[in-house]
Amino acid sequence: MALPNGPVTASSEAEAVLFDLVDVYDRAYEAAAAELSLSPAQACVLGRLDERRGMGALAEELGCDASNITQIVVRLEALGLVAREPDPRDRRARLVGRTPRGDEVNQRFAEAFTFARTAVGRLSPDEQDQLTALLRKALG
Amino acid sequence: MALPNGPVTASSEAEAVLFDLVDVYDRAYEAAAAELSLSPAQACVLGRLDERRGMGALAEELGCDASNITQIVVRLEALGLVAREPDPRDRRARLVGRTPRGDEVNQRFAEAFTFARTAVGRLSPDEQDQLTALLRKALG
DNA sequence: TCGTTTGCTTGAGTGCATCAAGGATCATTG
DNA sequence: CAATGATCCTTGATGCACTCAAGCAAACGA
Repeated sequence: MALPNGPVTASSEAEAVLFDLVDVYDRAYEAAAAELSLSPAQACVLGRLDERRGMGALAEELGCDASNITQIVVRLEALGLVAREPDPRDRRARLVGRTPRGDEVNQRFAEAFTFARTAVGRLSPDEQDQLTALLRKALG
Repeated sequence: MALPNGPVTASSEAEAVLFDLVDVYDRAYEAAAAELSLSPAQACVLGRLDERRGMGALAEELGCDASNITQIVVRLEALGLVAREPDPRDRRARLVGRTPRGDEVNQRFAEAFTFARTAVGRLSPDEQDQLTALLRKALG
């Protein structure tokens, strides 16, 4: 399991709860991916492929190196969850998209990752709005 | 940079903001660690060593394998930030603790990781209390 | 056309993470 | 005691994520 990204010493209760939230969220994400024998990175990439797109676009969207994406996509392709096709508009580029099996696995992942849904579901609609507003403000 | 742990498709605004928060938090943590030439895992372990403790205790607290901790501690030791000493009470065990340089680096990391502090600081004291209460409720 | 930029891949290197296996020590029990 | 089993940690092997440098092929621009 990935180590938590959190300082032990929080200078306020709000900070401490924030850390808890992030930690639990990350672990839940990882666990949901593991249920489907995926790494978190694989689940992430798979989730971005509702539409076909180029490798570069994916890398930029995810904020990482293109060669990183190549590797992850290669593994997803080996699992039969993703397919790469030549881009008819640009023969340098390759478009990635989910296969039907990829769609299915992605769907099952979305069902397995219940954390955010469950957490928000514990709040009333009003509280959800409050939380959204507060977090937006906190994010600046 | 680590890929985000978030589904693109959130079924509510609150979920989407939650995802944003986690993503920004994780990236900020990683960036703060990188400023000090540390990996997130190294920063995490370093931050848990306000007091000397055994390797096993560290592993249990962080929810990972003991051999994982061994590796990370070995690297931190090579950087001179951490030292292992035999436990006088149990000659199987080794106690890990920060060196003075480790203290200094940890302090600088705490200063570099401004995200949680800054985010909470954008809220009034009342709002901070509300956020804390809402997140506690959401975490169940 | 020629030089540059773009899109992606490859290769090398590092670190995190997990598992299996093993050595040393402790703790228990007969 | 001595033997057994549990505990603490390390080592070795493996897989994946991530980064950087290098390179190829195609597109673009002067």
